[in-house]
Amino acid sequence: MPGKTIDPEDWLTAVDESGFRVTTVQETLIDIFARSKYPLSAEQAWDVARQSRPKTGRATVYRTVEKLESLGLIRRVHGYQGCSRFVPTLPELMMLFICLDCGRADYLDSQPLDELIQQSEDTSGHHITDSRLQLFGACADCQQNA
Amino acid sequence: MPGKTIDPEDWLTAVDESGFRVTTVQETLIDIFARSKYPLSAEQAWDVARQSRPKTGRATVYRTVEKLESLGLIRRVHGYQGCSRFVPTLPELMMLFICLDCGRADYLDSQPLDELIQQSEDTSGHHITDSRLQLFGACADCQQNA
DNA sequence: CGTATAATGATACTTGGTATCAATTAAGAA
DNA sequence: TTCTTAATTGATACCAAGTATCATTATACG
Repeated sequence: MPGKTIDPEDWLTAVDESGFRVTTVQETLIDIFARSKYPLSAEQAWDVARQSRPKTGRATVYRTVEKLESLGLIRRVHGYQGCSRFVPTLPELMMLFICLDCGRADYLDSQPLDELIQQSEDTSGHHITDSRLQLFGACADCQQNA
Repeated sequence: MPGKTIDPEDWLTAVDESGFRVTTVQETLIDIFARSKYPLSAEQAWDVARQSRPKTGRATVYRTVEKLESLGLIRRVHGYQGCSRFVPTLPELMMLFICLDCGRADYLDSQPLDELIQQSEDTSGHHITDSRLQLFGACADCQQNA
């Protein structure tokens, strides 16, 4: 697995620079998402948050998740235990791989994907503004331990 | 747009061959999905179904959609007005394009995607068993009419 | 420090989807 | 064709994820 780093400080900076107030709930949730190796739902994040911050409200977690998603800091995982789980977005554009055994998220270089999209654009005549590629399977570790 | 054909008869055959009974509700719903150029939710399909078959039950529609999906006849569209809309699955493995203006679904050749996935598999060490690529943007028609 | 206001938490509510179960209907046997 | 029986259906109640409301709290900034 590549060791891409996700720094919660950067996220707080991003929130701040977007004109939002930086609050303790947000710090808590940012930390939770940045640390997790697995996709988390808002509900799961709420559970984790209340361990260190018991009075955290449910609606607040949903609002914060929405905000983090709209800022592009986390992104939704589609088709792994529903479509309501989120993983951190890495700075570079990368494709998402999810292991169906252990649930771990990995990020793969997307440059070939960009080329493929360019190609599809040319042959189809459509103007492609957004794409979503997810790969599923068994990660290298899980294959060994199988 | 390529003129791939979707024949409701084939779907009924598929349902039959899977050991399920072929019923009028299923015929109705298969027809609705096969004809629609746009992704439909179960709720929308229910609305359409009741126009020709007023007593159609809600739960039945949800059950049928689930069945059609599990048979691979329709597939879920992720990220276009939620994740609860479905489009017909074409026989060949194709990538899905959705126009964000008109909602129309188009299918693009996926062969280059297969190669890309093969490549990712080799470099990452993960065993990839499933993939989901969706493209979004403005279709050729909508670009002209803009 | 004080103030204006964004963010929060508790709660009620909405909506998409599921479980239940008696009534119906398809498919094969007689 | 009719009969039998088991899958399917429709009505209803139910559940859970997510949203709206609003009084309270806490942040940024003067």
